[in-house]
Amino acid sequence: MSNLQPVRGTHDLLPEDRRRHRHVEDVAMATSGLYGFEEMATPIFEFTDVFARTLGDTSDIVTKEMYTFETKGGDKITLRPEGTAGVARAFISNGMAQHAPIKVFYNGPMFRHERPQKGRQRQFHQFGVELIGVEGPQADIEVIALAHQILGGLGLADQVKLEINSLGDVESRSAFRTVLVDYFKSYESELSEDSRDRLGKNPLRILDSKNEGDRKIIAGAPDFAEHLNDASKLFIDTVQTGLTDLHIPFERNPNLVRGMDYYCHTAFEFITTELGAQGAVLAGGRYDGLIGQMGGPSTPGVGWAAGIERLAMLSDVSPTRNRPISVIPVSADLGSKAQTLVQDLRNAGLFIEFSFTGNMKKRLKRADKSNARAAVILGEDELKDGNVVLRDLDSGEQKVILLSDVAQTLKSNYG
RNA sequence: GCGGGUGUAGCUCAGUUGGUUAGAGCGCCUGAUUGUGGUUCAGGAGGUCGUGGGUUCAAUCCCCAUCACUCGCCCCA
Repeated sequence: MSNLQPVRGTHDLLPEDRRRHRHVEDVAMATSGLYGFEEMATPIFEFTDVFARTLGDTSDIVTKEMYTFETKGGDKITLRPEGTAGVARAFISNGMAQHAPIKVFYNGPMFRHERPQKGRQRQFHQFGVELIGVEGPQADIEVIALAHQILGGLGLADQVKLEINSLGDVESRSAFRTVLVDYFKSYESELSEDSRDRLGKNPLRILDSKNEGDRKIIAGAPDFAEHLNDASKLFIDTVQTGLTDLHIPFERNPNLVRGMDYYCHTAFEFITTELGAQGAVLAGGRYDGLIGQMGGPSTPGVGWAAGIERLAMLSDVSPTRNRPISVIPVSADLGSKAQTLVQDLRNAGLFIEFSFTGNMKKRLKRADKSNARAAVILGEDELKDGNVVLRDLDSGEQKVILLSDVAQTLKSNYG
């Protein structure tokens, strides 16, 4: 073993880090439950086609960021770079259309071969929701309301800002695309190299270029909102009205577009300025064409995904470990007696740490380190009369109680 | 994939204009207190100075490469 570093872009989550992630997940899951979403899980890898066909030939994710390999059986496999494609595939594979609409959430690791940065790892974790089978804008409002409530539950309401935009339906988008290409063509020589490249592949993406020269040209570009057809216009207006009615603040950002091809109508992002270049903490949109395009029954859908790492970094909350009660035998030959007591107390539903080694001083010190609330001390002198010492570690007060009363006393004092 | 910065103890960081035993705070261990923690005091352990190569009598320090982290671009959660 020559290298004990973890693979680039991967990290160990030690208990403290994991606790922070877990808190984010707990809030997200509990809140999703209130909205009637249920957890599901799909495999961490899929056939490469599942992602390659759905994310779009021009997306960076497909063209350069996927972990793809061939199995011994010759199958082309990819570690999932995002969650929606897998859920859509599962929707089709399991004939879930008959149960539509379905409301699910997922939670787990995703993989993208990008250059690591703060808030951007190669293995990272996403929590996401999908609402599949509802055509109307109420579904969009519902998933955004859920996102808003989760972020609020994490205490991040003031640190993030919601931006939304409409990508229109297929008709609107292709019409706008023509208009947009015409416009940018007339400035082609002044565009950045990246944007010139996008002109042929995905001209909408030019709109969110950060290049300064591009920005000037974009400022004069045609506005998608003015090129939406009536149906698309009504759709996004309804979403906006709904958000306003629910007192969810948002801003329309005409330059908000999506990296993945399957989005239409509503696109939204909750963004922050506190994570440097990694501004998006939760983002999603509507993907009516996706399931049909994968070969399933034409089914609309809307959803989003949130980066657990980014949310955890943003959140000030550092949840503390539960506080145990320590059981300490004074001498080694009381070990088995102590072990029995420990077992009884755990069976009674109490969080007990058994102090294995060391002298009294050491064991109490360790109990203190573990943030124990109390220590039950077993000593020969007290045991002769069937007693033990119960010491409260916050106050330092201790009293002698009957061994047979320990469980009940602990439950009433610390349960 | 492109450009900049950083890498010294478990953690946060000093330091060496190239020269004998590389320091601090926190943490850890031991003792004062062999049946009582959090405070205090005394002592102690812990370092391939990221890795590999080069220059030099001599490299933790200079040079090159490489790895990791980090900031920006890109992309996105």
